[in-house]
Amino acid sequence: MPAKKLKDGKLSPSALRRQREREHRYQTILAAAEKLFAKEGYHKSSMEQIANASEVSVGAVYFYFKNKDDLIIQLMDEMGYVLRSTLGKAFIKHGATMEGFKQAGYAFFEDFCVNYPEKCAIIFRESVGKSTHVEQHRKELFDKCTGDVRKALMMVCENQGLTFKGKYSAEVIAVSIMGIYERVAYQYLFWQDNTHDIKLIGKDAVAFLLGGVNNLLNEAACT
Amino acid sequence: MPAKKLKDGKLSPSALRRQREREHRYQTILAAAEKLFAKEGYHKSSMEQIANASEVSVGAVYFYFKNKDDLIIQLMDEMGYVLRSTLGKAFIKHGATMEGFKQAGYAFFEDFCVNYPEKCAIIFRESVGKSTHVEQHRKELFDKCTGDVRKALMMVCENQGLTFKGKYSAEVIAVSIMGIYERVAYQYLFWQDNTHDIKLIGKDAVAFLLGGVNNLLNEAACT
Amino acid sequence: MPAKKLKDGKLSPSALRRQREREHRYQTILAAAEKLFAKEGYHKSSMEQIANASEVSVGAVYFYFKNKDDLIIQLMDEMGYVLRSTLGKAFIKHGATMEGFKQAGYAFFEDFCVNYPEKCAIIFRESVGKSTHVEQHRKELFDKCTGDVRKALMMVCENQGLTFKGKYSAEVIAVSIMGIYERVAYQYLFWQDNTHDIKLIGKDAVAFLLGGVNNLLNEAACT
Amino acid sequence: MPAKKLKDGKLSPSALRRQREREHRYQTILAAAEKLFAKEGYHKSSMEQIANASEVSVGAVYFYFKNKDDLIIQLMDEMGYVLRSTLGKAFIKHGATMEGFKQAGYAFFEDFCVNYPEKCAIIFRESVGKSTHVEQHRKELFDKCTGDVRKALMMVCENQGLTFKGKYSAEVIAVSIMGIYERVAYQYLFWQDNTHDIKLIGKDAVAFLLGGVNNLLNEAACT
DNA sequence: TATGAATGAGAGTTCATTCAT
DNA sequence: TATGAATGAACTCTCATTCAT
Repeated sequence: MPAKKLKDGKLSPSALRRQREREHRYQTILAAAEKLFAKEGYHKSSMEQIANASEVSVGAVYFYFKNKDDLIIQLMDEMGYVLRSTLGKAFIKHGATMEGFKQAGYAFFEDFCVNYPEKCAIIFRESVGKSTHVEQHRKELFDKCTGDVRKALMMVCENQGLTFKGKYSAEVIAVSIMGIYERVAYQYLFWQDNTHDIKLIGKDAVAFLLGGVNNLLNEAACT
Repeated sequence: MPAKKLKDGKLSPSALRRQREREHRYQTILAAAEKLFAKEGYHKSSMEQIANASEVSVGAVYFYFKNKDDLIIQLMDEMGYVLRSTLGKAFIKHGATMEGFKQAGYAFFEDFCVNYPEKCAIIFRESVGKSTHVEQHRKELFDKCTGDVRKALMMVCENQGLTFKGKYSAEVIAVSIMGIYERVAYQYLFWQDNTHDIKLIGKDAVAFLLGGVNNLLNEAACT
Repeated sequence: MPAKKLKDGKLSPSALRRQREREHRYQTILAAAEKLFAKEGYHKSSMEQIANASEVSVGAVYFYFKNKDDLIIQLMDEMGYVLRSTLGKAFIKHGATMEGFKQAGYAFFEDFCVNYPEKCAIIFRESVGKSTHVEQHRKELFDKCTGDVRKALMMVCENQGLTFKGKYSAEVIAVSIMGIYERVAYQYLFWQDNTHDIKLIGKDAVAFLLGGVNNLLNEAACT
Repeated sequence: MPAKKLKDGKLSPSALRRQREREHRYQTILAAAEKLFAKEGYHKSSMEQIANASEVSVGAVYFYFKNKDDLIIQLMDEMGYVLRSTLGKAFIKHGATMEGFKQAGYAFFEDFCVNYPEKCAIIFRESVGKSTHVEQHRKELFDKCTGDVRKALMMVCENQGLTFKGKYSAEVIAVSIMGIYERVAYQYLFWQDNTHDIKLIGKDAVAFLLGGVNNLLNEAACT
């Protein structure tokens, strides 16, 4: 996209407008796809339906996205960004302590799950077991998240002079926590639609995982 | 299948043989489907491929199974049976104590995951986000499993005079534990193929979840 | 297609009938495709049109042929067989002499072109410049034909104790003759529709190519 | 393109420059299309690819050319011009004699084929079996070429007092010669990539066609 | 003149499912 | 019971062409 520039290096007004419109279309299509995927499922949402829902032609969808895979991959990326920043902010806010860790957990249930149930559906349901390409992306996304959790854990431990028991412990904890997030969200969001009790449920889930963490530290510091 | 009976109420030898053969075919097809679904994925395995792999005709597959959905549903049922009895036995063996609970966890990683990686793939990957019907079955299967875990937990607690902190606690714990099982298996079986270290990993995961359980009991009994 | 056999090794009547029907369908589809390709052109004939013309479903076409490429490739093979045997017979009939060579030339124009104008269209027009796969097949077909011509030429020469002037001569002659056949057929069949004069035209073309042959022999033997 | 003129009837300097630029763009696009068609094939080259290769927008391509057909038609015209003048010059240079005819043949292989393999690909491969419109143009181009050959032949004969045997002879010879050119070029340029031996091959092909010509003259004049 | 986003008809291909034999 | 040919709807993706700016 080699947008023409004015002498002063800025984009011309019309170029700016076009760029804005393009970005807008892109987001519109993405949003429509998210909605459809979450509601009808990835395979049952055809490109034509997505085009109709975004009020553009099929060709336009293909102008903005390489193919259907690309659509869900972009959605995953976006979702990954939102999730990680949501949890990251909550963690940082409390100074990288065990309290921050706990708050990040609450943020997952009370903020992320509640505000972005469709993003949850994409990552925990619709992107599972699709093409190799999508699966690869999914792995990378989860790797980033478990990496985050792990790093956070290490920071907390370092600050408090704690160490993990086994060679895999930190990683296994991180993976387990992601598992808890995933399944609890899945259960109460998609299967029981218990959104109104999610706060209470989240509290328990977080208490559970904090207990788990302590159990794998050499010197348990209760919270 | 209204098998003809002899006067004494028993099946004739040939009828018996036919029944055996029928059962055998059924299992052959199911096994072929399991293998294919696990290896190539549900959507990329066509009924024709399944028929070829089982060395029967397409029509025969439809004789034994209502449709493709039914195939994965039967697989899920079978898998559910194996999983539940594997864990159940381990639990019972140790007299419904916390130790039994722990051993059941080990059984998941060291027995089930190692011996039935394809069943893991079916339930944790291939059955996700398919038709409403499959999803419904999946929910029921998970409900049974979390129910098991929950009941086991309650038994242990009752024996030891312990109670859970919150109204949802027992259920949330059960769901969380399933989440840990699921994601840890997924991570190390499908993504990292760390089958050789699964024992160590399982140990950590189980330690983690036991810690979590204790954290939600009113009087923690260490293990 | 492992057709069940009777004890005596023969196929059962019903199996035979099915095989016949299958062969018949195959030929029906192929014939419809040939007609359409010749009339409308390869790219303008859709698989649906071919299916309609053969009075079967689209799926049936794909049951008998791997894809659209395969359809034209089978057509080329068939055409190659007809062409080579038509010319081969004419040549052999006259005892592998220069006279036989001449008669083979006449056979091309008076027999092949007249009776199979559609096959001409396939090989000289519709199969040109398509996919790599088709092009590869086309090359092989032409190689076989030039090979035939060349071998025929060598036989005649050997019988008469003649040799070719240059290292490439025999091959270049063969290629040139194919070129003459091709373009003359194209010109008078597709562009001028001079089918009624094709006999006269063929006579001239053959006289032309025989003169050419003689010019590249070290001792010219007139015909 | 109604270029504004100055009072004295000449174009203004800036109009001249614009006209130059326009001509340049036109040629750039045409060259890019030729390259792409020859390399990837007509159908596999999209208008977008052509635009990218010429470093202009898709719209610009449509400004200079009516449609995709037009692109290949212009290419054919250009190619026809180059071919005819190349062969024509060689013929004229030797005073419209049989020697000139031979030299024209050499010019085809040693000059045209070697220097413009892409033009060969366009006319002998990529323009075959496309739309009716393109096919019509192709016929006209070949008609011009065979007309040239025929006229040249007639001139030579007239000069030497020779006559053709049959009513179609002159035309059939011309068509046959085009066939030889076409197929030999195709075989050794596209299929065997024998460009380094094309001189030798061309010599044989020309010797062949001269022999053919003589065979259809009432009094053969050897060369 | 030039741009490039947008269109939308149309293509090839797949595959779950059926049913006459 | 078993076969496997047949169906046809549905899907993804391409691309020549247009047109507002």
